[in-house]
Amino acid sequence: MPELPEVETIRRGLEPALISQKIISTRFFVRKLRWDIVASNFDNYVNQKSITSLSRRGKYIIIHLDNEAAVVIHLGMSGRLGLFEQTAIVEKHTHVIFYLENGMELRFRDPRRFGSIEVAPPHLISSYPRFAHLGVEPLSNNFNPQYLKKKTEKSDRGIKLVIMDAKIVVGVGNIYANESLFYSRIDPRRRAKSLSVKEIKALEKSLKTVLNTAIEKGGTTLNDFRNAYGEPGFFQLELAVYGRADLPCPECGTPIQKTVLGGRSTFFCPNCQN
DNA sequence: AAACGCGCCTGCGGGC
DNA sequence: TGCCCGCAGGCGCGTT
Repeated sequence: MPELPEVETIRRGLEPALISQKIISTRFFVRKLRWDIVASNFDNYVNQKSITSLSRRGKYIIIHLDNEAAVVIHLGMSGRLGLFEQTAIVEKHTHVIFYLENGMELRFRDPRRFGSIEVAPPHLISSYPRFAHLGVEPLSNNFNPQYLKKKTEKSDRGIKLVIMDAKIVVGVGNIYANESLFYSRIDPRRRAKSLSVKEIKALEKSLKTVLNTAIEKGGTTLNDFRNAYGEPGFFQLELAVYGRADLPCPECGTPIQKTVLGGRSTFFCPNCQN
């Protein structure tokens, strides 16, 4: 379940190893993940090109090439992107392999196949259609109390659904939505427009803190998250409420309550959050 | 227009 | 033992 911190962890891990590497060829084991894989795009714009940098937009990883084209990858629920030696066993559900000039292989594996892999042709990444509707980056200055106030003040939706809405702010999945609402002491069931200015400021701040801390810890490994080198993250050790139904609140000891919002498990302290 | 609900997909854990 | 069921959930899209 890679959210922004996990995607950023993978990006940071891969970038130093991939910069200036040439992609010799690309092999596909499936024709479609979330969306169709257009093999001709890889022939035309990816193979025989060198990697210049890796960036991230929301939960997408972008591999930039020296012809100004880019490979856009989403890890979905269970996607992994990693570097392997040629001799390493190709694990089940490996869908794409990039063969690099130095003999290493960049492999994309995704059991649940919610992920995607597409090519933005040269110079088109700035107008990439899948990014068109995306909201602001939560760790940027564009995500600030004024912005969040504007997006919440007229909304009847629950606040948790609002901060998980990629059209408003990207990268926030279920784990970090739960955690940031805990630290800002806001009940996730509250209607967005009921938040005070003080609460909006607290939420903006706690979301940034939670995401930054999770990046520092190398992400959250619940079941299967691994970085580019197969190593787990450690932020799960610091989760205050997520997955902790009936366990004591780290602040006050009250049992953490579980409910469902928008079809997703929601955890909160009924004493601290109101 | 905003809000909500569904389907996609596989692995895993619990219950019997 | 082995099977079935429910859950995990980001995203686009259809419906209300």
